[in-house]
Amino acid sequence: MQDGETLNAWPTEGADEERPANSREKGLNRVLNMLEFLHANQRAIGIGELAKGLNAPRSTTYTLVRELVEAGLLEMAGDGNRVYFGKKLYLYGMAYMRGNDLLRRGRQEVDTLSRETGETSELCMLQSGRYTIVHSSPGNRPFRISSATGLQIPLPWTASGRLLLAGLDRGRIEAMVTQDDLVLPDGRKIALDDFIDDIGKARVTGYCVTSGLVDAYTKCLAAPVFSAPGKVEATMCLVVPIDTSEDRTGELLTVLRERAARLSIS
Amino acid sequence: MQDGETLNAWPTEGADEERPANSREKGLNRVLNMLEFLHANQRAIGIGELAKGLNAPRSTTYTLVRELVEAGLLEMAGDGNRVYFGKKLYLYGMAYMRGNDLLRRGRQEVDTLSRETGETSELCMLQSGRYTIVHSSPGNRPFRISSATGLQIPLPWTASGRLLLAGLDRGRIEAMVTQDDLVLPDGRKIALDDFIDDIGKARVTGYCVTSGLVDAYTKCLAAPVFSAPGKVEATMCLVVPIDTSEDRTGELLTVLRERAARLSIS
DNA sequence: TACACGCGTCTCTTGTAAGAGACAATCGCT
DNA sequence: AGCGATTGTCTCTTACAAGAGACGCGTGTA
Repeated sequence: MQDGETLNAWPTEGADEERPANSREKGLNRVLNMLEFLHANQRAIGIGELAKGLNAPRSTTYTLVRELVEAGLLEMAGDGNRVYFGKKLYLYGMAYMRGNDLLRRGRQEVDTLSRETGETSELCMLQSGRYTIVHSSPGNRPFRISSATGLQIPLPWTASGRLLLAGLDRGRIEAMVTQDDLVLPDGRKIALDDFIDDIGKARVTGYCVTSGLVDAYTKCLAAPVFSAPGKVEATMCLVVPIDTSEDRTGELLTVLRERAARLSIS
Repeated sequence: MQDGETLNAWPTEGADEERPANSREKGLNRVLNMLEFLHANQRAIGIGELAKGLNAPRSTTYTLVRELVEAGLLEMAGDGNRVYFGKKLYLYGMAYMRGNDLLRRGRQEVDTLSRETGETSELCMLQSGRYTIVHSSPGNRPFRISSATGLQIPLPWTASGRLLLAGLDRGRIEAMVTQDDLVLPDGRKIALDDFIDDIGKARVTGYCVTSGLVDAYTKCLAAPVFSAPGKVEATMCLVVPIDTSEDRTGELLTVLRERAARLSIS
């Protein structure tokens, strides 16, 4: 687990104020950080570890955790002193889904798309300025092209990222991308201008394909889902082996765009 | 919507301390109440209304809502000044599900059970002392026997409630049931002793059937899911028309118990 | 046996967040 | 236009939650 020190995981705030110094921190913020931390680590965490990970005082952490557990937002994990998300969060999450047409229908479309094509398919959205996999349905390939739901990835690494930013002006785009985001996992650096060009192209063509960006073995096809004319609310995408033939890629793209368009009507 | 004043919805605390007076309230608690309130109403709520509904001061409510929206736990609903659950809650909820074998597998079992039988099927759990429908899959009957996920119902009203309390001693049971809980929707009152008897029987037989409790038209069949020998972690249940024949009921019960048992292995 | 470490609980202090309330801007109704 | 209700923002006060730190307990290891 390479994110041992995910504590500094949220400076993605944009680039603003904060830092009154080091003094008291509001309880609510501590809680929000705890939730983020758990989400980032995707596993139950000991209370001590949690305190350390967020450098929050131990006493405070104990208090807050107890309150959250009582409220059902967190649960003590089986073995003993570890905590993880609780049932209530699941219930709230389901309520969110029920109240959100796009998400509900999007999940279905993604599921059938991946069933029909056999490829891994995903629904992606912008979540507080970051690209987020909101739902994914694995294909039936022997090697699993994994990508956990809820995973957040820098926008420039993905095809969807290029579509999600379509329609924003240069200023806004720059604001959403840090220098780090432009560095790919393998160390290559994307030029900001290239990225912005890509966005423009994606906007015009109405889809986007990237090859070997996040990893060397996959190609990513993405199509936009509109919530209003011109406003990209989400993307659907397919993750396929990088050596997929031109023809098949074309076919897949057609199906994908069709489904994405159907979602858009909303 | 009959719950216009759900504000007093959380005195279910048990029966304890609280009431320092009327003074200051912790921000975190306000937030927890807000989430509960939204969950109870299942729709986007205006900020003013929210404040009123929780009788929280308006200024505080505005502040907290803003923070939660920034954090992504809440979202401003389409039209303008209403708020509802946010994407982050969905993501956390999905993370919970992924980390929870019982829930994940239980959902599947419920889905296939209702597909195979054509009846409405549910997975239920104890959630902070209340019976909660954690997942439900509608049958294919013309009249929909609805029951929203996340709905909380007094334990004595349901078959599952009797199973979920199996193994607890009288004292604990009494602690989990208020006087109100013993009054059925149609006004009839259940005797506490009868309820406790039922629990005992359910414990021995390993299933429970109730007729016409929550409403006059349905029968409810439930079977326990064990997380450890003797510990009932959840129940699976079927909701069928009250005039379902003895024979069919028997068949359904068999299938149900089989599936519940399969889940139990864990 | 002693020492270092992590856990869970408690107590006391003080910096600050919760809340009261005033304000201007809108909205809807007559 | 005139009135009441609601909405979003701001300021100021003080009650109280966040935090420091001490304590006792169990555990591992030198």
